[in-house]
Amino acid sequence: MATQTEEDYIKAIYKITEKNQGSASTNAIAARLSTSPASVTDMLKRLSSKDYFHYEKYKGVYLTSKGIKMATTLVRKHRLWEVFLVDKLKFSWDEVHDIAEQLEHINSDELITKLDGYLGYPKYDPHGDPIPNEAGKFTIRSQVSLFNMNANESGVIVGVREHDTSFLRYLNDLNINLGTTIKVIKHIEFDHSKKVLINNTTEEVLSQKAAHNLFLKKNKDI
Amino acid sequence: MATQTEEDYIKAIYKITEKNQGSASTNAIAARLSTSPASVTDMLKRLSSKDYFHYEKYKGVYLTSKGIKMATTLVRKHRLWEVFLVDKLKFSWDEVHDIAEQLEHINSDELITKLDGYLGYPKYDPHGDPIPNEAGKFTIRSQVSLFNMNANESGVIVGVREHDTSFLRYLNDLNINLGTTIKVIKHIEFDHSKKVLINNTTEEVLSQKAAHNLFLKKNKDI
DNA sequence: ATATATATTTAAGCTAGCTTAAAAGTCTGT
DNA sequence: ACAGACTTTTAAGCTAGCTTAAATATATAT
Repeated sequence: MATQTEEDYIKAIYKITEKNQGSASTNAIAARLSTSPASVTDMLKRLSSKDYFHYEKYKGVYLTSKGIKMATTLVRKHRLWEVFLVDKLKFSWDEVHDIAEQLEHINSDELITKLDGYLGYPKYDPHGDPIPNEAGKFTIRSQVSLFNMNANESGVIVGVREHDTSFLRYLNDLNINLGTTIKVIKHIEFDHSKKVLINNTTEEVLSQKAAHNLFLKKNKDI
Repeated sequence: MATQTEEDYIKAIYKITEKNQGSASTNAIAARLSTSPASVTDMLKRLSSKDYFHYEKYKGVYLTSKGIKMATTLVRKHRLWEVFLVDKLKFSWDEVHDIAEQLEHINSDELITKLDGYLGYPKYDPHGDPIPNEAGKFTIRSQVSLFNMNANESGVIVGVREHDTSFLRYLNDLNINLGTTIKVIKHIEFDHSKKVLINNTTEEVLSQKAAHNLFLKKNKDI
């Protein structure tokens, strides 16, 4: 059994390599775990005998299939617990991350199997992120960033790129949630913001940054 | 914030003093936590500055009100999670202890408040043990051990004294659960066992040990 | 190509929590 | 009241994971 800290390292490496194609640097891991680069080097050396990843001095680190399995299991547990917190306990989507971060370390395969069934085998978490199945496979969905949509196109919100609390609360204020319909009214060249129609009722302007963080399933052209 | 280990120590002291009126000995704590007496002394010394308990060399230890608060909160969390596991996830009452032992360390007041509401503010866990409220108060119930019931008396199972897996599985085999009706047919002097009628259908003999471990709410005499 | 900046590793040392072995205190029976 | 048994504490030392400071690699800009 891996310790909680070991799990945190593996998941951090997974999240970093997911973006940075390839390997995770000492500094990136340290930043993600709010610890020092020296601690990371120390840990990587101690852990490298456990076969979760390949480590070469000064070259960074990448996960083995064993490490990927552990990481996707953690992601699966995290996202299932988030569904539980939002769907059953009625937490808001901006409140669940830290609690799920703890719950993902609970160790019981039977628990996760039963929780999955109890929740109705969800494919996506409350932020629209896919929940890997037991084998670690994700359900892929065709989606596009609002930033890449043109005037007169519309779609339904299916996910958010980043889930920091301030962004999610901002969306709450705008009444934007998963399932919300968005229609692009116009693109503003000057600062790349977009004027949009939310749920066929309210007009708002979304900044480039906000638009970039929203994923939609595009409606077929009418 | 207390570490998980600190929480385990406080809960162990609480459980021991609950039975042994007064204080918990080093050996008793060590036995409960499967660690060495030397580790316990070490820990008690380091922790005694945190005001959870009074410690005097060679005299054992007893909780302060701060320590009792922590312990009852842990008991509350443990038992609420057990209700969740049995009522919602359909675990059997003999499978939930170890998982709840992990879940009780999850840190979020809001989570416990919402879980409590979601479960319908239960007063007892799946073994019939009372769930302390937020203030640490237990709901007391009038109950009697089956061992102390006489021939022709009957009642309904409301709790079990010990919850070790083998006992709970034995009860499963006998179709005895919370809510089961038991009528004492006769007391066998020789070995203090009891012949009983279960749910008005099956006759069984229960040993002194088994009878001692079962709590019933007695039916009024007819 | 070399100086400078940045990234990484090494070294030394800390705390929490554990262990075993030995020392010291407390209890019990005669 | 004291010998022997049991309990508790002390002492020394271990591992996991952390820190800071210094040393070493690597990358970059001229």
